[in-house]
Amino acid sequence: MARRTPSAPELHRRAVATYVAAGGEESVQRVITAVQSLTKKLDQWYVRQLADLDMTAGEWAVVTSLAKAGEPLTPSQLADLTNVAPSSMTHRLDKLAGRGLIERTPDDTNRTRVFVSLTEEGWQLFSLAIRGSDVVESDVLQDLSDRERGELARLLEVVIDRLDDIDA
Amino acid sequence: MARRTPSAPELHRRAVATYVAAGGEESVQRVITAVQSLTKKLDQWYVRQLADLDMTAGEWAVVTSLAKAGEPLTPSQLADLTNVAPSSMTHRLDKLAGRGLIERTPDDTNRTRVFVSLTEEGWQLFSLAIRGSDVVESDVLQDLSDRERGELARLLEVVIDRLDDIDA
DNA sequence: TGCTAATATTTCGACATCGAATAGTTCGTA
DNA sequence: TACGAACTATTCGATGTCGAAATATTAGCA
Repeated sequence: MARRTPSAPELHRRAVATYVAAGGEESVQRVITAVQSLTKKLDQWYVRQLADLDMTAGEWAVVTSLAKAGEPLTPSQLADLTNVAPSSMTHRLDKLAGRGLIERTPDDTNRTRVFVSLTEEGWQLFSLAIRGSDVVESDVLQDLSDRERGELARLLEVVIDRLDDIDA
Repeated sequence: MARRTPSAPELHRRAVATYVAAGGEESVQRVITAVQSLTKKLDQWYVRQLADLDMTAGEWAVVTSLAKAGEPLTPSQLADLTNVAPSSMTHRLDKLAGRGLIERTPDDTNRTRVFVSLTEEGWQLFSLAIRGSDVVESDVLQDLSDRERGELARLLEVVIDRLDDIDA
């Protein structure tokens, strides 16, 4: 190996420095870069953990979207929510239905539409996986006090409140 | 359409509630879920912006990794940094090299290895894109004061400092 | 009613990604 | 030196994803 892979904090510092040098604003880049470093690590862990359940991240995204919605969703809505082309969703749903995790039911009021919902087995898999990932996520935040976690959540939620206004 | 797509804040609230109901801890889920909502939106914007430059997110990841490293990297290192299989990197590099954005040079001290570096054109594209994305990112943080941005960055950096210890 | 535009899902061909296998090189050590 | 284990990049076949086209249905309106 050429050189040991740099640590996450070191990569973060370099990234911020590089973006600032290229014309980015420091207060912005510190936050955005940190969010992305964190997500990247989380994604790696999720992929590994989901492999144990024989699932891809994309399939998991479908399951969580249905769980969060609390009601049936159409393939188009699922494609939107999971950032994927509608045509890709068809195949994903075929696969998930084949495993018995979701089911498709026709919408009687609009016959172009199909409703997708979690089966009992799908729900079981969902809560199993959540309890597993909560362990890792708690570890990630272990160095933050309760007050700090609250403050971190609050600041992020301020940002989120703006999100929809921007891409209009 | 069935029902209007819910707003980002609304989706966030539902997500936290669902995860907590499934056995997750609230202080954890508020933070983790918020980070992921934010990343998802950012990714959508990046994909759109990169499309203008005729690039995919994966190709952009290669360019930024090289820019941040500040020195040539091997295909394996790039695969690690961008969360992709080494075999996929071969094709990506072929494409980027075809466009003149990167170049491969053999390592004379170890003939199994190849060094990849940004060309002048690659650097130009990098700083062009950074200045573009910084605009959107600033918009995202517009509701936060300087002090709040600093605090947000600090808290995230505390989390990042722990990251490497966890997946050991 | 009848016609056009819009919506929703699926099919299709092209391309990106994956894991396994391949080929070549270096390192450790007997 | 000689041999085997470890490493590096690539090729290969299978699968997932994409955008465009096809199919079917609904909505708007003259």
